[in-house]
Amino acid sequence: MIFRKAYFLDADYLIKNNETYIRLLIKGKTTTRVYYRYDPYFYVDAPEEAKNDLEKVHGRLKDGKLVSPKSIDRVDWVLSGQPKKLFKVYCNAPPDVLAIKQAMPFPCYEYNLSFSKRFMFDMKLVPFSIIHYEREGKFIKKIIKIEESDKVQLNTLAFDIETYNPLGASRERKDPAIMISYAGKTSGVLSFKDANKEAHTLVPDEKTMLEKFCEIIAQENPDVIYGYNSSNFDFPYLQARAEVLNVKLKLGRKSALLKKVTKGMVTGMRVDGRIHIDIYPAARFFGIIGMIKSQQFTLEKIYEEVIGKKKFMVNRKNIWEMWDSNEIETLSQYSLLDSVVTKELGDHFLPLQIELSRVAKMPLFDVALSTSGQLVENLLMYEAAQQKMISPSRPSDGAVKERLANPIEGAYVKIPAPGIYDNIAVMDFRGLYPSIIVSYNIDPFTLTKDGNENECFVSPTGAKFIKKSQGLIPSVVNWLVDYRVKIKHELKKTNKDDEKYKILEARSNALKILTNSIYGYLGYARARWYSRECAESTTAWGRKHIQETIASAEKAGFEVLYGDTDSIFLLYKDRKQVLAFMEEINKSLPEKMELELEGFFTRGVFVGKKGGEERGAKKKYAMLGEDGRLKIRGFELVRRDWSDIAKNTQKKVLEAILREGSKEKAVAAVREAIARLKSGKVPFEELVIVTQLKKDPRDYDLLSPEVSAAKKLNLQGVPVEKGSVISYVVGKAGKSISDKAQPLEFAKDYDPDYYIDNQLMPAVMKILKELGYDEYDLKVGGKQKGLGDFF
DNA sequence: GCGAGCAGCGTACCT
DNA sequence: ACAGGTACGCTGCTCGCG
Repeated sequence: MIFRKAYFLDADYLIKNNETYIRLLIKGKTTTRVYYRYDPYFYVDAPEEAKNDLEKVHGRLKDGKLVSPKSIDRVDWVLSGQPKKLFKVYCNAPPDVLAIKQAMPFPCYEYNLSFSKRFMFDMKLVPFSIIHYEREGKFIKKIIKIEESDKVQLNTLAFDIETYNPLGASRERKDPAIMISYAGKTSGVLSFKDANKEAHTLVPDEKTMLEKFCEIIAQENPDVIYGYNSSNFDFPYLQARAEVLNVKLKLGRKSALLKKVTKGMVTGMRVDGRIHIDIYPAARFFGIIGMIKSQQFTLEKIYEEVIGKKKFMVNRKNIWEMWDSNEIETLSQYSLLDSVVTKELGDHFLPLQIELSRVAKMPLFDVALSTSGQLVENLLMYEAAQQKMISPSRPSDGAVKERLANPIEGAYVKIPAPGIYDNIAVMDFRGLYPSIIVSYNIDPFTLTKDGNENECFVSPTGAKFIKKSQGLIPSVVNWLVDYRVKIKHELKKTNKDDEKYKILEARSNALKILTNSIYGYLGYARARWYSRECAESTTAWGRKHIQETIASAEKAGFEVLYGDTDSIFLLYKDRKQVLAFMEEINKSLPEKMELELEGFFTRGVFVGKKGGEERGAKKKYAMLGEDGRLKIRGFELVRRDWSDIAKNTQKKVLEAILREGSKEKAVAAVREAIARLKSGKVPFEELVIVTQLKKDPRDYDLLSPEVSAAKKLNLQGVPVEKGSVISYVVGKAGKSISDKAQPLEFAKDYDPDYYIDNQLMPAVMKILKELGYDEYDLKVGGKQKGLGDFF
């Protein structure tokens, strides 16, 4: 008997001789695979006497084969918050589970759970923990213990392929892959045309190129393979080429197996014995949760934003031309750079992805393909299993539709009075929704209909939540929050150069991502733990707290300017009063809730809505912080679908008012912009309006300017599809603005009147109105009537 | 026949 | 394919006016 220990990386399963084995990917001295006998199962809610019937149930597999349970146990478990005796129905193989479930005449549970997850949950096998085991050949005889660990070192390699594309898009059965680059411990480029570059290796033909690439992968032996859109492009393309050329594409550790997996809307590619991370969906994920601001998810844009360096660009359309005209040096350089950049990005994201994997108890490969909803769900299912609770089933399509049709009332936003203000204090509730969920024990199964009011938290909607016995969701949120506090404490004691610092920082971020996703998950139509009452109660308590705090502030003599969801903006004279007020509020709040100071601002601008000036616009303000930094929200200046000339002038106006208190400078900036526009000499870069098409251009009923510009692009042979970002300039020719909208590439002139009346003036007038100006003053003459000095 | 007014679509933003 | 709340430009329609 041999005793071993290794880091656990990933799990899937294998059926051999009609027995099911969990196949673990582990990393000790080397990365390898071991097998463990384990049977899949699901739960059935049936009376004791039904046992014999259950044993005889036959399910039909897709191939027609009949299957029946392997064995059946009676277990004590918790179903919908109530203790319950259930049958645990073991099956011979994972595919049997669904087949047998479908033939069961009783309610079934947890049949829709991947077998490897089931195993991980049962064993408390968390990714990157250390597994100690007894080994017999390739098999785990016994798992001795599983130990948490902070460490794990993964070898990473990025790759990128170039394909011949004389028709625009390459046809995988016809057009060859012409180049493959990689960046791991070593880096290089393979091609069957030579380039005078050190990193460039000449091979005789495409077939040899593929073989050589497999050799390099075997040599480098990476644990993690990165690509950019590699699940949808590079891997499938290489696979098709290998098939056409009759080459074995062995990129895996032991085999050539490349398996397509679908997770929700995204597809991934599982590479045998390695962890393939496609950076594209990963970047999308970071975009959705707000860690990445970029709206375009090209490798270049993401690299620029995340790493902060510009990447040298070649127009992708020209790859085949470069190939044909033998500009192989440039092409080779470009290809290598893509791999190097992909590796840099991958290594940048990896620590956070590893920590998400640890925190959500989900293998790294799956994390890289997951949405935050899936991470939350996985964590909840893991915890449910530990607490012997049945996880709720996924909603039916009908239920999802029903949920979508009935949205949940959200947050409260106070209407601000337009104006320019001095001395603004901003405070907000730290983690409002998570703290409400914990404070009021909000969970689908602490929810009760007939609870005594003294034993329940009663939400403003009337929903009642039992006080004692903490619900699963509050317990998970509590754990996430407390754990993060602990990590932050440790971070303070750790040296920034220490490798541990990076890990802790990433873990803190992972915990934050999960914590902030829980409320959204409760209201997510496809969630197993969706609960209208819970989500509604959470926001209702949120509205109650913010409104009560606003009322208290007013009672304490403050003028409350504005508030949105969890924040309060108030005018102050003495900071001490602000701090005292906050202390008072915090004393009255439940323990887990806290109002904290965001900062003091010396001056702020709030503007009126487009039509009515008296009512202020929500979600739109600009303030000058004490640190000299501007906090600008919602203004045209932060929106990409406005031209730079309008945005820059608006910024000048705001800065003149906030920093210098000079309305003259503000007006001068506007007059200058008008003059420049009238001169006709403003370059197109300042006039471009950028808008994304969220649908295919053909699917619009209405012809908006961006759709019109997109169609003009299409006519010129430039492909435009769903998700394309359109840059256009409003020209002189045409009646409607859509007529006038010209793609930036084809813009010949611009319409000064449009830019003055529809871009510049709307952006600045709302602000200047607060200073007493009207449009006539700016466009025609100087201000005649005495305004007096505002400041 | 024409302009004003308005609803609805669509995008991007805020928390 | 984590939530809802909000502003606002533009199109294309209705409606009143003459």
